[in-house]
Amino acid sequence: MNIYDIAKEAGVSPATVSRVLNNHRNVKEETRNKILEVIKGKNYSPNMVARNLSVGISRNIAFMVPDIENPFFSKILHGISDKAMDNDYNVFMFGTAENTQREHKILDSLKIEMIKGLIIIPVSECDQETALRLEEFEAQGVPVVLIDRDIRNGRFDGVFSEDAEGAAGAVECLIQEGHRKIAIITGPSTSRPGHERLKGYKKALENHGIPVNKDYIICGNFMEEDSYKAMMKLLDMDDPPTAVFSSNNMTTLGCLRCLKERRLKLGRDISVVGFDDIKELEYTDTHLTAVTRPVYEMGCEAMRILERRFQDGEEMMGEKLIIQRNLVKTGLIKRGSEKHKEFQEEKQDE
Amino acid sequence: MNIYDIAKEAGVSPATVSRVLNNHRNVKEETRNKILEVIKGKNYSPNMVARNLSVGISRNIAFMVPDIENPFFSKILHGISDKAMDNDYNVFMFGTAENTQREHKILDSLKIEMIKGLIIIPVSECDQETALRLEEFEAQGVPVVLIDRDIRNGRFDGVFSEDAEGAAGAVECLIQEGHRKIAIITGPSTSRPGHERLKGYKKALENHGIPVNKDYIICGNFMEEDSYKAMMKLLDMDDPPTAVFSSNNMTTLGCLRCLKERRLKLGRDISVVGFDDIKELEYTDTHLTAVTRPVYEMGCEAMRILERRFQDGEEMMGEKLIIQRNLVKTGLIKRGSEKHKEFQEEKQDE
DNA sequence: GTGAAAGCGCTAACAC
DNA sequence: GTGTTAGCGCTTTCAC
Repeated sequence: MNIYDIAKEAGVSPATVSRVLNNHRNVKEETRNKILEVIKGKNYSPNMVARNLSVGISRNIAFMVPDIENPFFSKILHGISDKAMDNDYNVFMFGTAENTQREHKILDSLKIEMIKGLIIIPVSECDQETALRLEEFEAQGVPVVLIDRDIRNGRFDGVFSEDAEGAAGAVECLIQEGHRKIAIITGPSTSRPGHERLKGYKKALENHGIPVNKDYIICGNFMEEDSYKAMMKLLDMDDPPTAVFSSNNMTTLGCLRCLKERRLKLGRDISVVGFDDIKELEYTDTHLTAVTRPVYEMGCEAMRILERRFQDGEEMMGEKLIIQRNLVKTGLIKRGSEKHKEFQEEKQDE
Repeated sequence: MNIYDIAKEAGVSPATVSRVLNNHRNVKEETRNKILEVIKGKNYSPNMVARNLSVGISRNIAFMVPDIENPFFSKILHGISDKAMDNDYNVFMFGTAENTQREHKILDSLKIEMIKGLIIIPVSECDQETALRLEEFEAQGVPVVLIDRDIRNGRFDGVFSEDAEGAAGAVECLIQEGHRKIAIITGPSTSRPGHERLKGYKKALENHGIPVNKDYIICGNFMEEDSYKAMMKLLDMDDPPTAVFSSNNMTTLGCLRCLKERRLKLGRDISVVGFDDIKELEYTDTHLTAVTRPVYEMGCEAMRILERRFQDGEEMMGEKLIIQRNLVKTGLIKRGSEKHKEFQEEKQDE
């Protein structure tokens, strides 16, 4: 069953059927109704592959994430998906497993004709291979939107968060509680969230005249295991910190595992504030204070930017006039893990 | 850049290029090398859309889940994705938000030419509309594989788990701990996991001569909110249960929220065993005992079944001879939440 | 072992 | 307003 069958049945040409299918003007109301009727009667639906071949573009969006199982990314996908469905786009999801090699492979296998746009959380900010491929996509007319992580020296659209501000807020909160010995478990410095959150950490300390202690800065690579080891190292120091700022949800889990093993109580023996909330903890006695952000909305926003780019592309053939880079605001939810017994006593004196 | 350009450059016909591209025999080694060389040199990659149109099928798989953010489903996606990538399939993901209407809409928008196979965790086991559509796909040569949830009276392939056995094991564990008053927060009876787990619960009680108390059976709909209310109701009973079996990860979270509010300690004031583990709890003092299963592998297995069906389809044109329905085994990880102070004292006497 | 040509289903100039 | 026709880029008989 194809467009010719419908045309024959309705006594018109395939072109007219096509016009009706694509809501073109210049079709007599009568003809249109007749055709619509036949379509309904025969339960016909046009072949999208043929359509894509003919017009040269599809309605598929590719979404690439470093870790499929990380709830943070699932939430973004949720936003993208919802927005995509509203506008009849389909979303391909690809997991890069935080591996640049794999990222390149996927990018290479992604034929430009297959997708209309690409939303990506790149593994690394300075990987030239990835950057090159993304530029290639844009050059071919497939817009790229970044989320959360950036591409250094790139001219890509993106949705990011106020990482530095968020981190600073978290550290500020610890300082307010009386902490002076505050450590940070960072993400890789090759990612925007990694270095920006570190910057925020330093900024907050500086603002309060607290010198930055290099030993208190340890890299957790945004991974649980590395963070676990980092936390171990911190605890074993001669002069251990009283508080730790953890750079993302994964590193926070690593901290928690370490604390659990050492039987240290959060918000009493040691303080931890994390970037990004961990939903499940709300159901437990682990009262994590965390920097929050509108994650679902970040996904929606990425789709919005992409669609705008689609329109621009139609209007003015390439030539990116404005780069759309949106920042979402962070919040801070205090739940108690920022506290510490050492400073609580002082407070009672007040 | 298309197949003609390559042909011209290599001094052959497009047909020969096509043969090389598709690894056909009957191409002189020499010609083949020449063509390969040109392809590499020009960095050509064939247009998949055109190819799909020509051969009539794509390498796209659709994956439909009730809840994009549920980690259980993310893990399945991870399995599917990995297996798909190994074999050059692309995966579309769609969230139905546990809503049959939305499920139908997505199914309808999924043109058969677009996808080669469909993996779905259907919202409901008895929704005729969905069943109809799935049968339609199969009739059109697009195989369907179910995961976790079944379609009543359907003849679909699928990967399920030993729900009844798993649930029975969990309840068994509670009984061993001394519990007699054991409640269950069920999933919807319109889903295989829902009714099978209930069946397992009953079975375990019967095995130990414990009468089934209807008041102890409350539906949580596999949703946190409903489960939270269910737990409230249980706790407010005149003769409340000492233990609760929770039918999935979401209902378990509902239980935990309720317990937290009531300031009841898990594994002391009340016992809870859940179906499906909750990873994040391992980092806390909430020592949940849970029924586990190889979730990632369930995703892989679904892809494996699908691929086998693709092969069958090529060999014998439709006619499903064997239905592939695989069951994965469940395990039980005891962490302490199955215990209860009332029975610990007895134990100490022993 | 290779080439010519028809066709997959749709769209969009261009003609009428 | 509507029809004719030439592609979109690839595959696949059928000849040679």
